[in-house]
Amino acid sequence: MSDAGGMGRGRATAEMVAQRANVSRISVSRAFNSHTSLKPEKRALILRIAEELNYTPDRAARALVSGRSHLIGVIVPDVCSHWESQEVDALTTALQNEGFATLLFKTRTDYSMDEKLLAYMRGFNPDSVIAFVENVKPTTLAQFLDRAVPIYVHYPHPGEPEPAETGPLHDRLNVLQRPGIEQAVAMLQGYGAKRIAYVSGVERSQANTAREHMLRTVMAERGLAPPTIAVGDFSYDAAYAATIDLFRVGDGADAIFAANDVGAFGVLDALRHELGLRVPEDVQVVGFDDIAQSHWKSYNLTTVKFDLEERVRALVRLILRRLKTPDAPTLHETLQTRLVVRGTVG
Amino acid sequence: MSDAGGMGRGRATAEMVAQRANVSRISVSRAFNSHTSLKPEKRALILRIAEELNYTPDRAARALVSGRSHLIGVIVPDVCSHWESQEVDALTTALQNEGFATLLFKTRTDYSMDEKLLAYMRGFNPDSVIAFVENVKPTTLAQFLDRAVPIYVHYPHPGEPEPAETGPLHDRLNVLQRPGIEQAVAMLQGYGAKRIAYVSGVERSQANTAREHMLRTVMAERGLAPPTIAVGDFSYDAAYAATIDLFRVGDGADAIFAANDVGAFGVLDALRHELGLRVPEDVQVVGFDDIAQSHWKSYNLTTVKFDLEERVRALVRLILRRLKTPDAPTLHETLQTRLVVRGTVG
DNA sequence: GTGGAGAATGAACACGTTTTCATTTTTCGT
DNA sequence: ACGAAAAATGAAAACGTGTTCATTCTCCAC
Repeated sequence: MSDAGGMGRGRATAEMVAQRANVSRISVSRAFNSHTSLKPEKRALILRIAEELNYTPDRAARALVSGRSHLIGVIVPDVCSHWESQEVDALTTALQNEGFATLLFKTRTDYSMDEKLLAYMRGFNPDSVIAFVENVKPTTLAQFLDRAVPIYVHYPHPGEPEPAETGPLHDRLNVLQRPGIEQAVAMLQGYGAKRIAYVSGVERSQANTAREHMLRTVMAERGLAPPTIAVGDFSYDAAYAATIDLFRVGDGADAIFAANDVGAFGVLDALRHELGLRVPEDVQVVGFDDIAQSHWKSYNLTTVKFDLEERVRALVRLILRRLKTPDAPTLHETLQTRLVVRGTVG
Repeated sequence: MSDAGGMGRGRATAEMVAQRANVSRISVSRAFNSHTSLKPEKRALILRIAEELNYTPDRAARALVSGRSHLIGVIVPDVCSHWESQEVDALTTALQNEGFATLLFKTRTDYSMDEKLLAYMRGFNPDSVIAFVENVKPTTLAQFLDRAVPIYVHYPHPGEPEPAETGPLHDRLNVLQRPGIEQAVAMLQGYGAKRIAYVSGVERSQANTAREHMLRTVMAERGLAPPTIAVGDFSYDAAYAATIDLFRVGDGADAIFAANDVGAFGVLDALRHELGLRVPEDVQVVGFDDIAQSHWKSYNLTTVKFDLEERVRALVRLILRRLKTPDAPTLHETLQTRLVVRGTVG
């Protein structure tokens, strides 16, 4: 009753813009979806008035009719974990530049909740989903998503051998971790390391097993005895405790490979502040990821680097391509790793 | 042409559920919006069939008609910055539990882009907005948001004196930083500190000026000379460089107050690894925030703690209340700070 | 058994777009 | 200048839901 004409209340609608420009509402729509034909001067006029009225097409309405929400669901266990936060950060930037928005969801380590979370998330109609979560089969994800929503299970630390995925997604992002690990092992061995230990991540996670497997392979190729395994869970605290165990209860080591950089920080602090050992003189340490904190002077960590920016760009490229042409042929992209040498080896 | 009946393709609609349950589509709607009357057995039937068909109400359609998207826009400069990431993490969890989702946007330090970003974000119809961004007046924000969308400018490190906000938001979250700072200064003084320096954050930011002002006030009250100011920008690298400057070019100090914990890490590393000073013997250091990394052994930082969880809970409470009852009276909530003592003073 | 109150239910409309189709206007070749 | 092709434009339908209003049904008091 009060929303009759062009009242100031509420946001501007295409109808109001049309009215002020003496055109039909349809022309306004066309002015924003540039693919159809529209007289240039008329488009300019419409856009000017739209600007004036602070009008933008309502995305809810647009989503309703077009089936595209321009929302990308992102599932993360912990945003505040260093690695994930940097990935979410880069992802959000990239998506934002392409006209999409990041819809963020958190899952606790309680993986049993994931199905409920997925159903919940589905309600928001994301165009695609990127899951940083382990232990969730793509088929399980697919079961909860309708239409042909591409789902990208984004193993935090992917690597060979590839998991046998049979989900709706066939595009794949391969990260070859062999190069970086080979360089690292060669360097450690060059400096005289003989007994190399591995402080693991979450034990049965895809990320951890892939890395451990590759490390074992490379070490065997170079004639080294299999690594001693100290069990962690990707966290600082667990790595700290595991390292102490390794030396107090176990046989120690002269080099330690941590499953990720944060874990490596725990290893370093345990060695220096709890065990009284020197790095790299007594024990050498190598991490995984090359997060921003790794160059901080207190750690100054030698680590196997994943080019995060490049990786996120590739991921976004895959998603958008699949979204634009759902039936395009499957694409595989391959990224490299390499060793970044700092102060914890030598 | 192919989407005629209840094809498997596409997601289930209320109409399909209604058809299978021999009721009208409206009853299905009622079954989900529980406030209206509906025969219990019928509701049970509908919900069962909905479950069976994997149906949930389309949020785009629902948003279109109800005007509520259940999306909360969150603007952050950098997700991967420790403090922000922990806040976003807690925020997402809290919102998720209340049936909302976090819509994440990133702004670079290029503040001139913010208006464009806001217009962009507005297109997604967030029900409310939380901005971690400095230097954006609430009125500027309000100008871009229609309806009565409550906007919460979430100063990273708020404190007295309060900014004179005249925006649409009158609810307010006060963080009293005086208690924590008083405890910190008292302790430093107790251990003999006389010349206290302050390594700042971004200079003209609300966060930084508020903290500096309070520190200055408390120090004056206790008869200390005004703090030497070393200019940083909340980052590790800037604090690192500022500290070196402070000692190489300036007169040094016997205690350093950093504007945030990450900055304090830079201070510590500069002192120990570049200047060869011992902490806390030669110089004492205090930070701000108490982020998760502050207890790591290499830093083991004494710091002024904000109870992040409690704060986010309060914030979400305010938002939801305002959303539910837009005309409810203004509410002020007050939170405390306190000193967490670790190894960098004494 | 009848009237009426209250609950239960259904029909029509609204929300703000995009899209398809038909119609009108412009442009161009001859 | 005429016809046809192409471009520009508008009307109507659709997307899936919530809401208002009118209608039907149920149950109880008299």
